[in-house]
Amino acid sequence: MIRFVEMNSYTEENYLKSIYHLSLSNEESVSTNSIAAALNTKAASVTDMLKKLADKKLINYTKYQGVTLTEEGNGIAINIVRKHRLWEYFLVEKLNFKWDEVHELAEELEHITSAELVDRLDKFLNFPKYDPHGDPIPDNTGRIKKHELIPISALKDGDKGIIMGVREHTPVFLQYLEKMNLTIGKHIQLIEVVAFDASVILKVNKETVSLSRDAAKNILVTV
Amino acid sequence: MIRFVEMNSYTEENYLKSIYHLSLSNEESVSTNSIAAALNTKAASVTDMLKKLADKKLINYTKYQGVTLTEEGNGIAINIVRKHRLWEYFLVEKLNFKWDEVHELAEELEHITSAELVDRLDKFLNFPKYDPHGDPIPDNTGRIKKHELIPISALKDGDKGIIMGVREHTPVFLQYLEKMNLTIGKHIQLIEVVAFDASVILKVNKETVSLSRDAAKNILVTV
DNA sequence: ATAATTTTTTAGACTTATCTAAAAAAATGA
DNA sequence: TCATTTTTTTAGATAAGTCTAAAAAATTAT
Repeated sequence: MIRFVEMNSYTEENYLKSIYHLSLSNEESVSTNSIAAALNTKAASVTDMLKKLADKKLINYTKYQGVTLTEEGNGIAINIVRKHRLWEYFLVEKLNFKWDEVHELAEELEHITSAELVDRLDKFLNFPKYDPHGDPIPDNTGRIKKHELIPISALKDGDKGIIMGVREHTPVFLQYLEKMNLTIGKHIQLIEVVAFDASVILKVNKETVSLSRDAAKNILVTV
Repeated sequence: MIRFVEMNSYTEENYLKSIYHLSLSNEESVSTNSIAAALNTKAASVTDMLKKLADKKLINYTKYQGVTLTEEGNGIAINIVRKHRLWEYFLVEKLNFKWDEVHELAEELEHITSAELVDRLDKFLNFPKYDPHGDPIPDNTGRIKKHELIPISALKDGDKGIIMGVREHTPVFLQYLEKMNLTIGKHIQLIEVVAFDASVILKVNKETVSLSRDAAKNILVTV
């Protein structure tokens, strides 16, 4: 008896990916509404899809209780994340796109199915560990090398750090960081947290810059 | 007033591509049945889609008369062909796939939308003129450099040629050619057309090989 | 603890692309 | 030419994914 590899649609993959990302920041189970917001769709549509994914045993779902990924669902989601980040790396390193231009493109490329293609791309790129935004790239067994990163907003006066990632991937934010010279690998030192509005003043390359609390929360460093 | 770029679905793109390829070998307008055969679908489905594409002015369609591409439809089709062939080139030259492995993969990649990505890929690959099967790659204005190729079956005894392309892209055929050493760039000389079955005997690298008429028809050479 | 609010689900409808079966038109052939 | 065959189109159904509106459950607040 021949067994076919279960194929998941483009849409199903996007749901799994969203649930995966929401799980990371939530710890708890993921709500219908949060998925709807992430995918820019309606809660009713989400409910329909959750039933479908539960039937396929890709999520654990009980009505009104939110969802978690099953092991299989998690594996599929991580594979999509792997493809997304590898393609982003390719686009920046080989095709010279800027880091704020690649997210949208990778949203399409991540759905290309062939596992062989992904593994060869990985090899061609020399098995990169992090994507252009500092996010870790899962290896072909799904393992993720994660390092301890903290937001600049958690630093104390005088603390030093190296920028290793961002929490916010919108082009407008990334372009702003680029302009401020706050890109991956840059060494920074926190000079002062302003008491008035909790904005931060820091040094990058001998220059002093000021950042809102909100911006500081979205830049991740190693200390 | 803002005008959006007309987006065509994955399916619509495949229809346009099929009509394009069928037009090349047919000269005439393309029949509903031939499209159904090419896309492995039913004539009734094709009729539905033809109406839709005609509404969008991508094809010229009158009931029972077959179809031709409009200028716009042709442009879209050529762009898909461009993407397909560039990705094939990438897969073979950069990711070390074999020429019989890339067609299926490119069928997916050809639908990635970004024009910027395609142009950068083109540049990264150094503006290749032909794909791994010898098919010409349209440039970003849609221009195709075509050379005069003739099938080996049209050669006369003693004629020499260089293999520049194939008419048949199935893995089984390409693997056969690989095994016979009949790959792109190889110099061949036709020794004899066998009277009995019109099979051909030819020389490749000092070796003598025999090919069926059918195989000979599907290998293209410059003389 | 119960009323008000928010979240989630259900019910029913719409769109896209597909199908089968039957009807209509075109092509073929005696 | 007129009957037969082939091709194409129409009609009506189905599946996937979405939507709105309304109902049900859960949460929050008094």
